Amino acid sequence: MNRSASPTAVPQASARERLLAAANELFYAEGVQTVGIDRIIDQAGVAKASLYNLFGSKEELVAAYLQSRHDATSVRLTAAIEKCESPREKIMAIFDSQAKLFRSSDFHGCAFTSASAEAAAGGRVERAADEFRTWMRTLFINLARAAGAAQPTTLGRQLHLLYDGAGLAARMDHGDPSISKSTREAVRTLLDAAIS
Amino acid sequence: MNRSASPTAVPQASARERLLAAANELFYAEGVQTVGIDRIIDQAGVAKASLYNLFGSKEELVAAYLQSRHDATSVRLTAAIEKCESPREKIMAIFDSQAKLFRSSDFHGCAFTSASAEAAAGGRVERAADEFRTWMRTLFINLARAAGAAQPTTLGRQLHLLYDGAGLAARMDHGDPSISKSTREAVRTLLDAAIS
DNA sequence: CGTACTATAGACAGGTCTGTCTGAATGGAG
DNA sequence: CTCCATTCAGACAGACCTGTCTATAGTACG
Repeated sequence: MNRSASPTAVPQASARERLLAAANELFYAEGVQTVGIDRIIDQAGVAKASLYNLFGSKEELVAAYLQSRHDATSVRLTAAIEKCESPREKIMAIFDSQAKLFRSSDFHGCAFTSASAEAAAGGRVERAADEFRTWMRTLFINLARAAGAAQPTTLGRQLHLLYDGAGLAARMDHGDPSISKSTREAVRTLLDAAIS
Repeated sequence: MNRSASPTAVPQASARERLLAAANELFYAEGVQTVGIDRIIDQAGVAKASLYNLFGSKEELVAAYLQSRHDATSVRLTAAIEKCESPREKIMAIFDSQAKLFRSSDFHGCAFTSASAEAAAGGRVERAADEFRTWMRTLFINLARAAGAAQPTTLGRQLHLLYDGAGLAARMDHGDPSISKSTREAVRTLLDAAIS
């Protein structure tokens, strides 16, 4: 029973991680509703019973998949921010990191937005999306305050609006390169106007 | 055969319109993948055979639903624009009309964005979304040019980014009223910066 | 009146989905 | 070696989906 009472032997890193990797690839590329359990376990090389022993239901697997994306995005943006000195450069680094994502071949928009469009309201998917969006907005508002904005919540919200719009347009307009360029210029204009 | 050859008697306006009305309500509120054919015909009070005689498949019904939303949005925005004199006021009127949508109780985000997240790539849904987005972007670019922007395509794209971001945030953040306010101020800032 | 045409309700087929269960194989601990 | 826990492959149940078909009822028109 006490699964966590084996401190030394760590032979796992197998079933759960392979399932999450398969979920991350298939759910993100084709949608959580479209991709069935069978394709997940097929790609992961894991038995169906193991999946239900580890996660309990498909919804739990979807929630874990979204949590892993939340963590990965947090790590990626934190690393991008740490390289910069000024708050203004940190803000630009976030949009540069996003623009770099757009150029990757397996970009399919914001995972939380897509999953939320497919899932029922009030479930774990909606909660995961709320947490991610709150984290992003808080990040923008804190950077806006550090940059010396007169109204940091307004500027933070505006930056979040541009971030959302750019991600959505990059998905819907098939990666038009003008999106990143226009976004970058709009961010600069808003920063210049908001910081005295 | 010649269905259009009955000029006087107009008892129709029935099956097809009721199906489209039911599709517009259910597909938009709950998603095109979640809502099944049975619920559509149930709400419309139409037999299943009639639906397949009129539309041929569910995908065709979804395409007709999206086309009807495209038309309705076009009519709504055109009416809002016509009341204004200057191009700048017309642009603001578009965002005011969007903000008014956010306050309605049955707002659930952009129908094309949501449907596109659920549907397979390369189908009729994606084409309908492409057409709608091209129409919106052209509208913004033309207004930016009329407003005297030095780079109308860039300003038009930026306005579209804000429009997308606002619609997405309004859906994901449960209608936070700060969205409309921040969007409006950002639009003004971008207009001031782009128009000499 | 008779004759097409169309709409209706609902059964039905064929497929897919989630989640459970069975039985065999595996692999480390005592 | 023996035991026990986990994993595997896959069958299975129950539900839901799209799309077709049958049989019946209503209706415009010659």
